[in-house]
Amino acid sequence: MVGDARYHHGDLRAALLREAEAELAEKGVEAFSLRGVAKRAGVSHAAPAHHFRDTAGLLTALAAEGFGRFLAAQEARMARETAPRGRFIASGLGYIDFAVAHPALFRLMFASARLDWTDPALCAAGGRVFALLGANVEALRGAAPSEDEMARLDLVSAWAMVHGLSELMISGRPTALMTLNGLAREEALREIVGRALPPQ
Amino acid sequence: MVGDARYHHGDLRAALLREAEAELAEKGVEAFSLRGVAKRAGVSHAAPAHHFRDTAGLLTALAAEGFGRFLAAQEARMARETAPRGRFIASGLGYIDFAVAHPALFRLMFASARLDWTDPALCAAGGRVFALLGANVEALRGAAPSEDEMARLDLVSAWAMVHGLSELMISGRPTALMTLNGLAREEALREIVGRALPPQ
DNA sequence: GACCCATCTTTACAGTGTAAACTAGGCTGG
DNA sequence: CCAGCCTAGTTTACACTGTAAAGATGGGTC
Repeated sequence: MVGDARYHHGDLRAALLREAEAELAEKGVEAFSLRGVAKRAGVSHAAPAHHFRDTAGLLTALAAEGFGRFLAAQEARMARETAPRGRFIASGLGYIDFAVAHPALFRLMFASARLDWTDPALCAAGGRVFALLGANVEALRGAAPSEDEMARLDLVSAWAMVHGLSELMISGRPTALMTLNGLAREEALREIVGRALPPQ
Repeated sequence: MVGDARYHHGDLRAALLREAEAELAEKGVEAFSLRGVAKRAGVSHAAPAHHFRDTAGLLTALAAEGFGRFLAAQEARMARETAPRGRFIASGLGYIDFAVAHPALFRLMFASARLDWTDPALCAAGGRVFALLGANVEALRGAAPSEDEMARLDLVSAWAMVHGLSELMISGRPTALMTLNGLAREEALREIVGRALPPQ
């Protein structure tokens, strides 16, 4: 049965994750409240503890799930491209897409001290994203970052550029970029991200 | 008289700022506690309210002061260079210097929702940093970002790269860079930041 | 049909930020 | 010189937070 007002919620875990993301988006990481999440889900404030040990546990699970969607956003962009360079840049645009669409979640994933990085799920999800980055570098450069010094430089360079763009756009900083309308902004971002890659 | 245990603290405002930075560095933005700061300063938990309206006020003042030192870190690096390109890159290295030296403060300044950006001091301090960036772009490109489209692109590009590097290094992410020892890291950073600039 | 146990609630406690009332004491005006 | 004011601090109070422990509920299994 999928009734709504039962004692046993049915799938409280999923519901809590959903509400946690809403709470996060609304209040930000710093004002995130576990009790607030419980209230949203219409459940007692101690209920979350049963599914996630504590606030860190909930946020960690949320971040892990976030990394999955983060990866998907990059792959979605990449699917439309074939050449290594085009695919690399596309993944960067997907990276930025996600950050702009889910700023608070993005910040949680990359800049929060409340995550438990010993958690296997989070670690694995994060690792998959990093692996994609490595694969993209290798496809472009012809050498794996783990082996080649220049490839390592490319990896850091591309990552930093895309991450920096995301971070700045989230904080509403580069007014120059924000004010551009859709297509022009896309073109500007392509140009900028391209700079971080080795020349064609 | 500069005695220590008086009722009137002498310069509680400065002391609170000092202790607030310590608290921030130790606990991070998310676990920052106003009462903790008061305790560090050896003063009642409500004392800070008299100098800074509330937590946001204290953090805002701290960030404003931080932006001053942030600017100084960039100028210190620039002083050793003469050519526009060298000076631009140097400012970027100063940017990174500061972020690595004061990670929590840096995060507060750029990614905290607890700052009051209507505060004149904060606004002015932030503006001065932004002005330096603009001046560096103009010196290199020969056109002001406010006028020229390409200069605007350069500004965003350079800023994003340097900011992304800072953010990634703070979160201990690019192991590749962190493991390099002093001079090699410096060289790698120069190379990467250079990519974000228009070609020589 | 009785029991067990995962799931949720209640209750309790220490800690947080902020507001209001209270007090100490340096400074100024007469 | 001293009365009083007003700034700088304290005390008290309240609503809220996260977490722990104990109590209730009801679905599933023997």
